[in-house]
Amino acid sequence: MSMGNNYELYKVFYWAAKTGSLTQAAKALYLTQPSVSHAIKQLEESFGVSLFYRNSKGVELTQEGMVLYSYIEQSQILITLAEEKMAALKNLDSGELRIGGSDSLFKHYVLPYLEQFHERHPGVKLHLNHGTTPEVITFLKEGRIDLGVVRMPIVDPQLQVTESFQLQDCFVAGSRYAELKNEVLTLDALLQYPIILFSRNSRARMTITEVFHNYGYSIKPEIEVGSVDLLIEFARRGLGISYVTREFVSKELEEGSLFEVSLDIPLPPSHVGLLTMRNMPLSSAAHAFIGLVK
Amino acid sequence: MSMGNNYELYKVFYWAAKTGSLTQAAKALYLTQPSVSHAIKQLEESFGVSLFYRNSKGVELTQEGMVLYSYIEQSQILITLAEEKMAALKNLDSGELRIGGSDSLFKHYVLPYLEQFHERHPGVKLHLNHGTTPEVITFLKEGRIDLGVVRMPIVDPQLQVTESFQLQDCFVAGSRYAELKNEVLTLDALLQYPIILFSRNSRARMTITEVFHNYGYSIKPEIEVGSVDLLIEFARRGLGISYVTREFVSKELEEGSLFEVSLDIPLPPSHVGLLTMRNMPLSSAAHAFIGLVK
DNA sequence: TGTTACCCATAGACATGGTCTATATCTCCT
DNA sequence: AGGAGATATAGACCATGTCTATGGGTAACA
Repeated sequence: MSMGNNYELYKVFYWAAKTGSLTQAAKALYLTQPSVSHAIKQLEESFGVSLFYRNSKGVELTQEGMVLYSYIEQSQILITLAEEKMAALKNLDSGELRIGGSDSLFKHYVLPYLEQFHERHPGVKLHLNHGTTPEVITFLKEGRIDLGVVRMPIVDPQLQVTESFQLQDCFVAGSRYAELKNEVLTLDALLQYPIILFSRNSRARMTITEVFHNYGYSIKPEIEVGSVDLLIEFARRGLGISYVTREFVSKELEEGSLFEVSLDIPLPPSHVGLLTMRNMPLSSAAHAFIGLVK
Repeated sequence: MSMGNNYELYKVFYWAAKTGSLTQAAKALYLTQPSVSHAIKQLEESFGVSLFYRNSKGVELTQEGMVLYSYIEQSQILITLAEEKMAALKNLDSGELRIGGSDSLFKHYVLPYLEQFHERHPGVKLHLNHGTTPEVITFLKEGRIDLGVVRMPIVDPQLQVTESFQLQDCFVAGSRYAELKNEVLTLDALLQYPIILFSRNSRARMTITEVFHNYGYSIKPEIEVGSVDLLIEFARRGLGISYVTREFVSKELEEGSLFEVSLDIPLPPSHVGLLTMRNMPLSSAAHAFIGLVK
């Protein structure tokens, strides 16, 4: 059964042995010499052996004391390392940040924040796990990521949602359809053109489908793709009109390789949110990252 | 500042992490659950990070908690091993006993006690360092042995002397001098025979020299030897009359290969004493051995 | 949808025991 | 002989670790 010493006594013993002096140990520990003397005595009495020889110069380990020290020294060093490591984690000189989300959000939305974060805390390792929104939620619940970056809305009582950014989806076309540049199309008119949409299970796809449905139309894509890059590329090559997040094609809109097709109805904005587990403590790194984004 | 956590908290953390439950940790440590809860909270606050996720089944380490645990686990295991080792030292299931003395005392006097001690405490390693009395005293003061076994008297304020046994030195001869068997010799008569003595620096030699001197004689050996075995062997072969400790030749006296030469004056007994350092704590093993001898 | 039975968190009271000051004792050194 | 510096001891105090009592949350089950 437990010999039940207060482990604090080992700290005192360690310093007394290390410095060879109760007085020095006391200084190192910000205690008084009698306190140290008392602590050592407690240890000796609990073990029933003497740990130190006392002489006029200080103290010296006995055989038994050396045996004890051989164990305790390592133990104390480990604790010191642990405390240093924890301080490093807190200061974000160390640790890791694990984010889940879609590739397109990483590329167009998360990346600038990540750069900033990495510059500020180069010791923190970054892990990006890409997946669909349900997958990201699963990752979160399994504890494999600290936070997720996904499109809103998300309704899940276990999750804490921080809406952080608004994106505007729109239809864009390339020079093949230049005649539409200054027009304002009705939905009916738009549907006369080949439409390129993201794959069926994406949130953007569901959103636009619902918009058309609300106005009594049904939108059926000519082409279906699985990445934002393809959505852009196909539109540039004139294969159709792509439904895409405006912020993700800002470069193409600027340089004129794509233009936005105006509609006579407003398209709903979409929101990007940061997902974390509700009622679960955040790692320092995740906390700092969220603070950065907000 | 001081990250100065009470190391006792790490013990609590260790058990909480190990059992995955504050309640279980409390039972293991003979504490109540609120105490453990409080201890963990202290650690978390001191580090500024969360160490556990709390759920309805118990607790689970966070990333930061796992990092801390990776250090603390080893540390705690070492402390446990240290406590077990110290208990073993105390119980004499372990440790060592270092004795200094002369070969003859080891062989004829210490050995039976050592056998008994070893039988009772087989885990204790035995170290025998042989040397002359001054060497033994030096060993003691240098801390190379726990106790010395030497002839009395010893006067040294640093040493603690425990007289433990009385030996009687005497003159013995072999069959070559059978005519002396039933005689009682005067010192003068004895000196007509060749005498064999131990080497000049031995205590026995000094003692007998002084005895003869007190009676107005001077004893000069024919042969001088460096071991008790040779003293005995030479006497048996009739090379002279040996001055030897009676207890060391009890076998030869019994079997008749040697007989004691009676003198008309009493020879002073010599005393064997156990030497330890005064004002220095004894190891458990040394303490037990001295108790055995007394 | 109660009920039960586990968890952990919190609040507040209490007493243990760790720490302090003051002093004694010892040894070494000058 | 005296001073410097080490550890040991005694006794007082109060910080803090521990307890009891209680609250809230979740999972399992009827």
